[in-house]
Amino acid sequence: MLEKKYDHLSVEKGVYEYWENHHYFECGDPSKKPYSIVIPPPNVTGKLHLGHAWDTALQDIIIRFKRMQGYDCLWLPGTDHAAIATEAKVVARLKDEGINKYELGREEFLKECFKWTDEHKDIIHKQWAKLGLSVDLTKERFTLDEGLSEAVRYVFVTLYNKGLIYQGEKIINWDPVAKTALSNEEVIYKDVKGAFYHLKYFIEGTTDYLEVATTRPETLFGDTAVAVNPDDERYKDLIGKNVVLPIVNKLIPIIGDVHADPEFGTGVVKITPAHDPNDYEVGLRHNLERIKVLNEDGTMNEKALKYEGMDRFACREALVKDLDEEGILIRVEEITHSVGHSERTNAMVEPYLSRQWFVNMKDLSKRVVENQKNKDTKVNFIPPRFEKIMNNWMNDCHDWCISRQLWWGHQIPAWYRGEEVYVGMNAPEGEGWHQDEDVLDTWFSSALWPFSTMGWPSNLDLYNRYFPTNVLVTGYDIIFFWVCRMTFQSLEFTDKRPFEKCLIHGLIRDKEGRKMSKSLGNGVDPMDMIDTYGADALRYYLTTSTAPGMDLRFDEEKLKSTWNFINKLWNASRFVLMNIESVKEVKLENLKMSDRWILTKLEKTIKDVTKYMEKMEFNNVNTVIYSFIWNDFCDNYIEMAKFSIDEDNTKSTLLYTLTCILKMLHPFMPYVTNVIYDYLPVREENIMISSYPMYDKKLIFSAEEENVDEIINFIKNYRTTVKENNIIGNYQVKVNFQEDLIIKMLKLQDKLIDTEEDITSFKVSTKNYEGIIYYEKEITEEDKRLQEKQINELKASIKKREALLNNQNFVSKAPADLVAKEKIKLEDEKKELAKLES
RNA sequence: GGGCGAUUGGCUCAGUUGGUUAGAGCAUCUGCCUUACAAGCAGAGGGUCAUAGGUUCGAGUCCUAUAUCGCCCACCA
Repeated sequence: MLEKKYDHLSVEKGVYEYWENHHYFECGDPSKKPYSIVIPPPNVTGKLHLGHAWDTALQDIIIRFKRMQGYDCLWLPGTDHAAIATEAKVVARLKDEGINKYELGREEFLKECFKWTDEHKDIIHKQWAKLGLSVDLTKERFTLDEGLSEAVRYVFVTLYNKGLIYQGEKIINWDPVAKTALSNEEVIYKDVKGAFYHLKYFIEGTTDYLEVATTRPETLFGDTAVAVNPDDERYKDLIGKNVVLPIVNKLIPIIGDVHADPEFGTGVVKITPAHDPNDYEVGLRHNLERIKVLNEDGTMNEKALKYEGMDRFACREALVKDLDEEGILIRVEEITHSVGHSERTNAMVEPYLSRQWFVNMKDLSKRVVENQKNKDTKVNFIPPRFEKIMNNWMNDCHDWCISRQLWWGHQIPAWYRGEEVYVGMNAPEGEGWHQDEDVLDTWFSSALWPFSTMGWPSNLDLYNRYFPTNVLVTGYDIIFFWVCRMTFQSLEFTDKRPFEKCLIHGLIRDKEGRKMSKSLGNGVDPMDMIDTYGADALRYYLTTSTAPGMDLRFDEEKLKSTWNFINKLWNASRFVLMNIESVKEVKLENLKMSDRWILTKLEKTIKDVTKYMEKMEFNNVNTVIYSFIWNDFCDNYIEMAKFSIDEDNTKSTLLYTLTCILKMLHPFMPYVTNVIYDYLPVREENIMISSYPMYDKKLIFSAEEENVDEIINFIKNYRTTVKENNIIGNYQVKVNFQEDLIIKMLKLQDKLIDTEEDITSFKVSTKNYEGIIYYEKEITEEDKRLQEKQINELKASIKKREALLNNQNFVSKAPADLVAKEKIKLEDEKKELAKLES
């Protein structure tokens, strides 16, 4: 028998191991239809946070649901090496030990990274287990596994041979702390306080000058021109002349280019082609020299003359001071502007001219947009609005910079010998080749995840059975990083979408709506929440509290009330189990009205829950199942069942209903449902491999449903009347019915009389049931008001309905069944009113 | 500048082809230790659904503006 109190700690103990030992998580039954999900691989950088708990709980719910529906389910787990993020962590750890990455050397450093990875994989495994995730660990993958690395090389080489991967010197985003290139998506723009430095660029041979405003004066060493708009009347005559570059004292040309906006600032722009993407374009148009003035670590190089070796910001300060002393600085205008920061190191990124590898996105992205027009092959977003986000990005995405100046990752499969370049799966034959030192953007391997994890391209057993996957679950914040890229790589290499559906959830915020972050210290550790409330409560709360795609404000109070809900389930189960020990077989025979009522409600619930499960609208599942369990089953049916608890029909109905409830809740709260299920006298082997409840039309009893609904309504009216009129102690009741259920529920047995009394009375009525309460009491004005209330409400409702039914437009245009319903309702209300007024 | 989302009782949120009296949890008030559950039971109060128009027999839901908050993208010399 169940313990008296629901204790999540003891309930959740040992269950996961039981499932694992019985291999319930493993896929591979060829007699069933396949269903697959790949986990978004968490980075091996740290512990899982609440966002992971949410994301993975959603997937577990889907996969457990499908497993119970009889699918052969593969939920493929794994982790991501997370190139820059992990490297930064390992570098920091080594630094604490006084070790420098470069002194350690590449080989030893990678060993450290693998060590780090193993430690964190271990943490992640424990956390998955604690969350109760039914991942198939026999299929686990890591992005640096040999198979996945082979896929990465294959894709790189193939795209290179198609001309879709190329090496080029372009302005990229440079992270001077990590000393690597970044993609546009890894740059976060933040508003920071800065300044416009207005400088004098003297026109050659004159004392006239052009006023140039810049936010980055230290780049002036790389200036190779000054641009004005060719249509700008103020300056057009100066085009072709030269200005003197301050400090450097060399001549650079004044050019006319549309990039200079006459409306902006002074209308004069200094052109630094090696340090600004727009200037780079201007430089190409005017064939300007590209002078780099920065080193990889953000210090100034020899072009900065006496400032060489200074950090870019120290240089800025010193330079501005010198410019001021020389009378070059006109003024400093303080402004707030948006500056790119590295997503990982938070360093201000520097637009930097550099030779890198790129993916040409033009045709790859176009194919995604085209594919989305085909309803049979598109990725179906839930909710659908996120499709637009993907399409917009795909429509104007720039070439993807994929090389990173890091060590942790997939080394680029390109080899050099003098001027020769070889790109291939393996090192070329012959002497003197050396491999490209750089590694690939971590998202390059993640983009292949749905198929590379299934053995593609060389071992296709899993791939043939489980790809494309059925659904991907992820947050809207990584649609660009990941969803888009998986989609284009999948279309390119498999000719299929990577997943049929893409369920998008939002971000977890704190109670005040702020993002959870380390700096704010408002983060919540999901493992702490599991310790306090249990994994079942956490999972249910996270997955049912918002509509798809919406953010979630984490509120511990709500988690607590979810725990209460599970406690309610626990206690209801205890009641059922205490009374059905003798049941050997569920026989839904000789059913009473109340049995038929709850079975009807149950079947309707099964129908709705299944519908919402299929649509992945778990908040709606909650609405339906919560009220069924708490209101219909606990508050009403169990109370009614107490009057016939020794009858077989009642026992069977209780058992059948509880069984269905447990099964429907199992995907959400696997532990507690597993534990309770094991106590049922009639059951399948284990709840997680049991069959999901099926809607059964034979158990719909509309007449009984309607009748008991009315009985419940009558009971409620009666209680309200007694309560509001402060009817206490002894009193008599005359009723117009012989309905046992009402009499027992309201404990009227000793109060019933047949005759009318000549004392104060209170009427309670519904369509078919009427009761008169006789209770000697002085009627105050307040009491009169309360007595009138129900009648007045009814009258108002009748009046409104009559008006509606007298409206010819409504009667002729509204659907017939609705009009009929309104008519019935009106008649019922009139009957009720007649009783009250008689 | 472009796009998206939100605005519903004190708080957090549902409300999916437009259709009875707009729901829930928490909070509040009243009365109950009724042997499944006081982490509970039985009741009650509380919303002109951001604003203004429009479509419709009928609008929280659809359309058009506006306001406030938030997010994404682009630009920012």
